[in-house]
Amino acid sequence: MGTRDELVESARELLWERGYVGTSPKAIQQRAGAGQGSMYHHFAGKKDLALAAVRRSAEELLAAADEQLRTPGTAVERISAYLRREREVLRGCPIGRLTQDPDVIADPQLRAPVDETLTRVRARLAEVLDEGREAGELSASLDTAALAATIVAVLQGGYVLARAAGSPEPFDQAVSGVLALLAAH
Amino acid sequence: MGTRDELVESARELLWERGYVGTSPKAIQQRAGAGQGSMYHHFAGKKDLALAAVRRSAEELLAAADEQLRTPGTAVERISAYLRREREVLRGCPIGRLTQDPDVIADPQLRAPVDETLTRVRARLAEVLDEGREAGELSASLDTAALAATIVAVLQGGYVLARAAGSPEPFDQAVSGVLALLAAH
DNA sequence: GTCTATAATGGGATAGAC
DNA sequence: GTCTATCCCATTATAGAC
Repeated sequence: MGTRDELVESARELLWERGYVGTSPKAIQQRAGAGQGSMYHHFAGKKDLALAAVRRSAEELLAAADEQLRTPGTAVERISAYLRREREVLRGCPIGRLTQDPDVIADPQLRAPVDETLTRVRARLAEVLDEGREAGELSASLDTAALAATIVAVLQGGYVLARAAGSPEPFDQAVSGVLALLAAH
Repeated sequence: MGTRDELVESARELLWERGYVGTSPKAIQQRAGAGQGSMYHHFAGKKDLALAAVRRSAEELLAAADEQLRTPGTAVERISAYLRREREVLRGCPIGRLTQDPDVIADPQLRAPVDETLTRVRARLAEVLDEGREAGELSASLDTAALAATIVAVLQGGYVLARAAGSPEPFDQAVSGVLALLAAH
């Protein structure tokens, strides 16, 4: 494991915990056990390192989503598996949280991987819903793209409620609520 | 309009745009057209001023929610009015966004008004859903507390998706999706 | 590749004059 | 009540030695 990789991992953790604005190069270096010179050798600066970290987290998120969604079962079962998989709810979403970071949203390069990731998750969910619709499991009149957005929003918003409450409970409630509505189709 | 009020308004705007970590006392003073001395006369420091700003935003949010939810109509109509009211979607939620701020979440005093606000919105929505259930409009088997969490999560998550995409579209989709599910009850 | 030194700027607050 | 001066530390780098 090279120093470069340790810097990226360190940046990933800090971006998750504190966001882009709240994370300093110095803090990243200290957590990685690397010095200034090392960081500026491997990366052009804070933004460059953050970009590498965000891309890595995005890959991980998409791989994890795909893992739940490709399991056997009905569409609703697969979506339920995705929503109910074990999550560190109080830590929130490493990608979604960046959405609240003014410097990320203001910079097209930093926003791009965030946008792409959430867009792809929605597209993947819409595929699963389409399959369920074609199998006659879901009503033919459903707008699957809209419903996919709803499901991802429930996740992202569930994190918000849980962090506000200091408890995973509202997250679990939000998930239960949408699954109950879905099941009735 | 006193200087104190202008400082609070300035802090409200900056907290909304940039969060707590991303907002400096100096920036607040400049936007308010006030000096250092003025701010430290009226408030004990950054946290104290932020607390005043957050409390004010919380009141406003609760009043706005109540306005939509107390209109005449069925439960689903009132919830639809709430979800579909005009919003500055790309700015996100002034309260929900604080949930991503490590210094807010780490400080019980700062987190309290955020928690209380979102909890009260959920409670208010649950009341409306209960009324709909008693009126026979909604299935008696629905868990209204869970569904209330779902609805608030769709809002909060919708903001996340919209900011990522740089467009209100996914927010509107998420809202449409949950309303379509609700309408089928 | 990594280190230390240096630097310009900003963050967050206190002190005391007016 | 508000102003300016001052303080100490953090941020985000660059330079050049090793």
